[in-house]
Amino acid sequence: MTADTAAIREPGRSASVFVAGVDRLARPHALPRAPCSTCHLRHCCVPAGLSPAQVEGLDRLPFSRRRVQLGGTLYEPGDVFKCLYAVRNGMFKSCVTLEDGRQQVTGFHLPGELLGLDGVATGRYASSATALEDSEICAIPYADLRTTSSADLELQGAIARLMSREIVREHSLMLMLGSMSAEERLAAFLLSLSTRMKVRGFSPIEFHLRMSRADIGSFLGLKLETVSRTFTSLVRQRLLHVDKKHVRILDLHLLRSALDMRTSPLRAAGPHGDGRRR
Amino acid sequence: MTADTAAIREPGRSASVFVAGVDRLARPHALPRAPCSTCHLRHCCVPAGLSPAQVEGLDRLPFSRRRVQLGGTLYEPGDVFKCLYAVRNGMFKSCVTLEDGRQQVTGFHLPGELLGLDGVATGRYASSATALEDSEICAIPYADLRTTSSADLELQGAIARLMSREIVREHSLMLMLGSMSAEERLAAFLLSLSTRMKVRGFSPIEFHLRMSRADIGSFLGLKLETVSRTFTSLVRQRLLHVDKKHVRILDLHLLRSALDMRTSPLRAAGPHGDGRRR
DNA sequence: CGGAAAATTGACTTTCTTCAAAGCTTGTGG
DNA sequence: CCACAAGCTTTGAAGAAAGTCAATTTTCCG
Repeated sequence: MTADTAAIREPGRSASVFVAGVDRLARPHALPRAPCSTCHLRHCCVPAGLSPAQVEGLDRLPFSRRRVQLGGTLYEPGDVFKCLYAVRNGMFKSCVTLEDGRQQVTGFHLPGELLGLDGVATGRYASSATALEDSEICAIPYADLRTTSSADLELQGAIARLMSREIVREHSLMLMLGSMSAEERLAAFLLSLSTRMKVRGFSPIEFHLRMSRADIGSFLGLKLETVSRTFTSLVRQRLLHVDKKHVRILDLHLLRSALDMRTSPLRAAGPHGDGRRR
Repeated sequence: MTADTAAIREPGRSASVFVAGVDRLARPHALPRAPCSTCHLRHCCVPAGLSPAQVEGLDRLPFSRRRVQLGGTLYEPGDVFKCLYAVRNGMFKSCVTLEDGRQQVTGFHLPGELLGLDGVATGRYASSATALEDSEICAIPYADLRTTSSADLELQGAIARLMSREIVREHSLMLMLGSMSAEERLAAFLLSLSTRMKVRGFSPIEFHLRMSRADIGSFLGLKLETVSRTFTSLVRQRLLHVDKKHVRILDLHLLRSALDMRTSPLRAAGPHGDGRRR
């Protein structure tokens, strides 16, 4: 079974009729191969930090490139885990679901970022990955990745580092969810986006938010109304320009400082206030 | 450099004088080796799910066993990453810290659970690990683990699964922090402990909480007063007995249902309420 | 026993959510 | 091209949940 048969679902089709791995025989969205060694994302994707020889090893992996249209999913919770997915362009969100139907967005994914690591644990994905706009991905068959890396200690190490980085990332999300006010959360979210956009060669101070306010709220542990209000509050503080989904950060430095000392601008050097909000 | 020189800090000693890896030449807390193959925790620790042959491979690793007293740390943020630590007995907490001093407990660790995976990403730990009682750990030198596993595809896979499991675990914590009320969070916390205690052969309905209310609060994204109030609320609902740090769950099933339908007992089958709280 | 730390409880405040209404966007079809 | 419906987004007012501050009580340990 190769990556070519992995299910990529399209919006509007009933999810329940799918069984991962048996759909998409025709694979109308397949695109020509794009080797890692010449990919414009190689500095911020899986190959980052690897030697040219190792990247050539990656090139030999039978991974495939595909289009996914807005609303389409790469996988859903419970699907058999076969591939890791690297975003080539566009944007995705990851969601986890509780038995009772509660959902939470656990991340937004820019080009070069890796999706599906949660499937390694049990052999089935624990979350879903949904395209927030028409996108392209590389599907990397995990079995093949393992085979290739078994011969290469460095590559093994790189994969381990990728997983560990995901753990660290989630640590900081927990910190955000557990100890920040609404305003701090939104600021942290925008700053994180800003940094990641910059790394990818986009403007760090101006970008389109592909996701809805509800998605942002779910990610930040807030209601969509609160997200909306917090946006207008940041705009009133002259930290942002917001026009619908388009955001411009007026002062990155100031926004960053909104993370430390909130509300009143005078408490930066307070000796013993620990800065915690709720 | 072997695991024997890894720093384990003791409470009361100044953290700043330590440099990871150069302390503890005398290693007064070293204990005799305890091979995985005969360890009573092998069903719920690193060796879980491995074949006898692979466990023998683990036995050959130069890992060391040590005591850590209450308040001692295995590592602190920024320490050079050398070892993974498996809890042998006792209990630990993990904390992450923000630049401004904000802290958050990211997990509590029971015997058989693994600590330090966040160090793989950058070669330095991103969090701290502190003993909540006098404990014992196995220190597994990561470099040696890599060497051993490079020859063994199965063992490699097992390690990857451990890391992925951590990612999944953190997903569910995010869900908790992002979408649960105080009562649900505390119930989820106790149920998680209950399950993990049971796996380890302890009573699933009765246990000592080694951590303070403040630690629980930090972990759950609540203030310690709220934790205290929520405990008394659960006691009044006859779901728990709480005597100081000793907790007895009166009805596991009922407590579990406190996660779905809260507050008013009548909303279990509501057709379109999505169940979200805050 | 005594003092320090941890936990509980109460009163009050703040923040965020909930509910509701209205304004914008976007896309579709006459 | 315009009208209109559907889906987001914004905004307001009221309510609920958790935080803050403060006073006590309990526990822990030397």
